[in-house]
Amino acid sequence: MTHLKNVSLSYIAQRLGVSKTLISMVINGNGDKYGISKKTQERVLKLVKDLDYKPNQFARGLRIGKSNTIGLVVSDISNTFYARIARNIEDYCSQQDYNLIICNSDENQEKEIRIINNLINKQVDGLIISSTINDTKHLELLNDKGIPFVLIDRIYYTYPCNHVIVNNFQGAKDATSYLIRKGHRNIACFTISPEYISTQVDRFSGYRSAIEEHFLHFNRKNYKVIPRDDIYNSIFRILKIMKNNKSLPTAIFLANNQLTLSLLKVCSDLEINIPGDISIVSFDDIEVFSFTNPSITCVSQPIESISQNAVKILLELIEKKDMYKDTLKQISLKTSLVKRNSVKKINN
Amino acid sequence: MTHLKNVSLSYIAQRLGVSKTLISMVINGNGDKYGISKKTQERVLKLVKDLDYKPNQFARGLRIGKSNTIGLVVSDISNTFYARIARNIEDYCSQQDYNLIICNSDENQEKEIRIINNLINKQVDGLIISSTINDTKHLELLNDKGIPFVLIDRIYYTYPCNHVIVNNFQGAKDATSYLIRKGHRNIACFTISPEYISTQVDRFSGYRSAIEEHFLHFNRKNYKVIPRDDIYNSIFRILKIMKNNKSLPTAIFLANNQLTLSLLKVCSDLEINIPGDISIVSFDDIEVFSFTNPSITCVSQPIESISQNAVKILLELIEKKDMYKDTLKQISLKTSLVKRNSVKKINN
DNA sequence: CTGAAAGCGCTTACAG
DNA sequence: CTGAAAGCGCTTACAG
Repeated sequence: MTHLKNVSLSYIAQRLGVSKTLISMVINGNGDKYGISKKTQERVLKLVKDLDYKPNQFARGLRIGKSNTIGLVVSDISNTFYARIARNIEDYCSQQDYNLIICNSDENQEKEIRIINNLINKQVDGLIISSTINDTKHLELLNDKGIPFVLIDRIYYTYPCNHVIVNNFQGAKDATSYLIRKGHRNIACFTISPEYISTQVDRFSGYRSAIEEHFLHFNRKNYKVIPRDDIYNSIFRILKIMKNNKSLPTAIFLANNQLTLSLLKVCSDLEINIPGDISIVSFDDIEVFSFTNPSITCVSQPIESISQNAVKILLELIEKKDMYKDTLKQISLKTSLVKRNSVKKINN
Repeated sequence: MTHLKNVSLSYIAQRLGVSKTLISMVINGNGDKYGISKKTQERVLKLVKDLDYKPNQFARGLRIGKSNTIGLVVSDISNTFYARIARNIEDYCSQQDYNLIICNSDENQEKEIRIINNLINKQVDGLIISSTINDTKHLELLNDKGIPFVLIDRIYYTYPCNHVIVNNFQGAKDATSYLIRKGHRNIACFTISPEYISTQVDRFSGYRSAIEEHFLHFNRKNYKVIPRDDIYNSIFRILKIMKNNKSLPTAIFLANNQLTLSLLKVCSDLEINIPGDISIVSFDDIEVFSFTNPSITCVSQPIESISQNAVKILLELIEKKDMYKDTLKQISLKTSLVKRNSVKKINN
């Protein structure tokens, strides 16, 4: 079977002996609006279906300035958390007939700038961004150009934008309070670099707030920022020293799932038993946390809700630009503590 | 700062007092070819840079019929294996100035058809597909339309296409042979539904080939196809019965990483010790397999190479269509066995 | 109820 | 060395 090339509006118009205008109106569902007769509409729709005609998206885009495509910028789509976010965002987008272009910044600021420029150039209708950049010039530029965007996961305190995040402060506070209720008094907190990312900042604050609210001493030596590009070795060194000094905390709050994964291995390699020697609570509920031994108590983020809200806000911005441009949409979702087997009760 | 809207070719041409033709030639790097004077070229390039001008991709696409976008169709981007594949494909694409639209089929045949049609409609230049469909009509259609595509991971024996896969047969055979060398004689094999997917078919064949080559008895009761939508419960039931009957095999070869993850949990819940009671080797080396307890011996796929080859072949197809259309590009990559701690040596 | 025409912003023969 | 003009395939005022 040879493909009938160039099935275009003109071709259909010619076959039916009507104008391109009419075809276009009918296809776009405006037949009634323009009072095209039922009979004509049916004829058009039938041929369109028979030929499996789809309007050329370039031509349409050029004419109406819309691509029905949005861009997603994250640090690394192969990271479990973002993989699930991307998956859910794609679902909601495709339900609304939008496509998704996914890009990875690798926590590299220059790369993220390039990516965003490229996406703009591709005429995406809007962006969902989990930004790794330390300032907000790129976002100001987006605003200047009138390109809708929604931040997810990470925000800027000094430059309010539309965003969907979770209450990282409260989530971390809940996790730490839980450890305290279980009798722990010497609790460490590990976050991941770069230090300025809002999630890590807020989770540390939540941790600290729980510590202080319970009148415990905040020991600066118990707070570690683990470099992202050398997680295992860094944690290994830290725990080894602590173990040798017999200064291991009784519990650790880990502000990121990658930290927890590596910590599990370090503990296994250093023969530190979880939760026997040390209890842990992690941020993020990734699938494997229920498969590990022990299973991991953690702060779960509502990934479906983050994704759904982000898409919803973005599409509203895209489709009703004027109405929304002055009202900021900011959503902060609740986390929940998932109790598993990585925390031991201590009697003081 | 207000955005200078409509920076177009005409605008630049007007500012410089030359024609759009000339600007277009220079921008596309054909200045020398058409003998535009160095001086003029410099003036053009400078203004283009100052204005940060980028050609409208709709207009360009409409004119030259190319989108510099490719589509990736997989069952689920949040599955670790595909997340890494997607990540790598995106890397190679962006290096070549292509964008990637990612879609999830959910192992749903109708959905995959819709996705592919949608992608074609978006004028993607080509497709990389890990197909869940049980026949090849959708691929024949692609060929009819002259749309380049490359299959990854899964193939069709009856309809040869360009593809990049791993040698699943040999990988499974290596894994099983390793278990046999470690003294195992009663080895089960679990695959995941749907049964017709080539990876599962080949891995089972490899398993069986190893069994038979070593003159062991192939026990049909040891071969289980686990339904994808109920992995944990299915494995739970199977192992529970085997345990109660005291008919547990001494080892299991798992043809898919999701199976292994669930099996780990089942064994923990049924108090079956790995590798004490049962040894396991899994297909796929996912990150957590080195973090679990015990760490998992597995067949590792060269994900970077799969991704890189798929992109390379596809872009060659796209950019030199005629030259390649008659030669099939089929690549089968080697797997490697990663030995960890989930296999016990048995003395017979 | 329907159509002719303009125009979105490019690229590319063609002409000089 | 450079430009005028056609045309990619749509949508949408405008006119009747």
